[in-house]
Amino acid sequence: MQSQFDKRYIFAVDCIIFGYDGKDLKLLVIERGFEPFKGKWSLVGGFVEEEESAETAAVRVLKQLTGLDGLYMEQLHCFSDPKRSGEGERIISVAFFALIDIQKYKEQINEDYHPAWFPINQLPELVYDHSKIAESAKEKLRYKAALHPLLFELLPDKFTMPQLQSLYEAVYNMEFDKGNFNRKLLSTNLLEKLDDKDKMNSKKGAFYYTVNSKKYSAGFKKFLNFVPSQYINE
Amino acid sequence: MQSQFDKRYIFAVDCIIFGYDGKDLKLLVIERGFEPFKGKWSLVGGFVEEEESAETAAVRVLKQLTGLDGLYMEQLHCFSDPKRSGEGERIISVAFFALIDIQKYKEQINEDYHPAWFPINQLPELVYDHSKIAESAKEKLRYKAALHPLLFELLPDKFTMPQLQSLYEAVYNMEFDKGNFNRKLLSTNLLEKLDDKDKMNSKKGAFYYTVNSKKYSAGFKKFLNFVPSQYINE
DNA sequence: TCAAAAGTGTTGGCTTTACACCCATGA
DNA sequence: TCATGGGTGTAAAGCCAACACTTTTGA
Repeated sequence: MQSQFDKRYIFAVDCIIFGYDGKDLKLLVIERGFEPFKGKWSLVGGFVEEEESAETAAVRVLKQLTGLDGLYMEQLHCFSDPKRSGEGERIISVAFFALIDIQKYKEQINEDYHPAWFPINQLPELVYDHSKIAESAKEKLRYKAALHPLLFELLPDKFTMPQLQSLYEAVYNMEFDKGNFNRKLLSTNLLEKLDDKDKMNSKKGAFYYTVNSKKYSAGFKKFLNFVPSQYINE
Repeated sequence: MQSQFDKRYIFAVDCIIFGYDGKDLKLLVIERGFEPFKGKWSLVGGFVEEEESAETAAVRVLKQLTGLDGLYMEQLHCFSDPKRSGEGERIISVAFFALIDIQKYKEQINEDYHPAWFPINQLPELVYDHSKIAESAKEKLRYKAALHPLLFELLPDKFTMPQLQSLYEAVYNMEFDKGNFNRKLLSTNLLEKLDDKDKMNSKKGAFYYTVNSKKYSAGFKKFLNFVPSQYINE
């Protein structure tokens, strides 16, 4: 079964990198610096080396672009339609999505790749099937974040409840009642209230919170039923 | 970036085939007929051909073994650790899980593969990383079935509520209250009550139900919160 | 003192859970 | 007629959406 006659294929990874700037949920894309489709927008990607798993390759690719590691990252799907890379040689690709705090990212950016953030509802045309991949990443993010405490990864270490609420509102494109939002989030016991306030966005100021990382991993699996089911789509 | 120098790899699919016999949730494995590990238990798998996507290959492999198509099937994960296939050449594999009604399957079985059903809690040792793959398939099934009307796929077209309940109890390894179970399932409006009864399993007999397939696809995305969150694991 | 945003309290309605009860029937 | 499993009823507890209310503070 396994023999010298089996076909071999190029194997790549693509990263769907979500970021939040305090207002919009955005996706990081790059301008391709090589043919085919030089100058077109594309997801960040790269080939898997011989001694790498797809996961390792995705981490490497992300680090090259953003300078960051230790990011939240998750395998999304393997895209393997033989025609997906157009006329060129077939490329099988595993897509990963990553969540990063845009502020942190800004200091590390590797400009060689000509990266740009686009709001997820105003993405430019992307090469190959990357638009489709981005679309399914958006769905997956909504689905997963409804059930697990994921979106914290898009915020700075310290954040306020109104900030967190805005983020959820951006992701789900709907409004939440602040009272119920606060109660629901605090009832998870994943958040720790800090002593200082953010006074930038209001006169009264909003207390900062941080994720209690011990409880975070324990609670990750139990963060269900946050968003009403009709907003989930997978 | 894409060039003649890029590495190429063998690309395969593995199928995690779940079945239910009325009592236990089971997994279909085959006895390997070739070296290495001839005679050992293995998931059903095969290589991806040049003109195939992983999905197409998985359908083909499944059809070869079971004679069935049109089964519920879903991509699980891409396993690509360079060491996963042991000493042999590296094999990248996309795992799929499939749900089939064991009774239907019986008529179609292709004995060439030496297939066997094992209860999911008493799996034999499997080759390579197949035990790990099976484990993650079990988790995924529990997770997904808690949120979507999936398990019907494991039953005959006509089934009774007690049968359905037994299936859920087998999958989640817990007991459900029959009153609440009935109400919850019926409230989805996905089921249609038939006029005849199954008198095999009780004196009174239990009415048969069938999935209303129109409502099924519409309701698939909204079948949330079926199982309490602590039983979900992903 | 007022506007604006943060944060708390309250209530009515809905869902869920637990469990009691009734039903149909073969032996 | 009785044991067995199918099926229904129901009350208490818990949860949640909606929205009114209080707090804080810069201007």
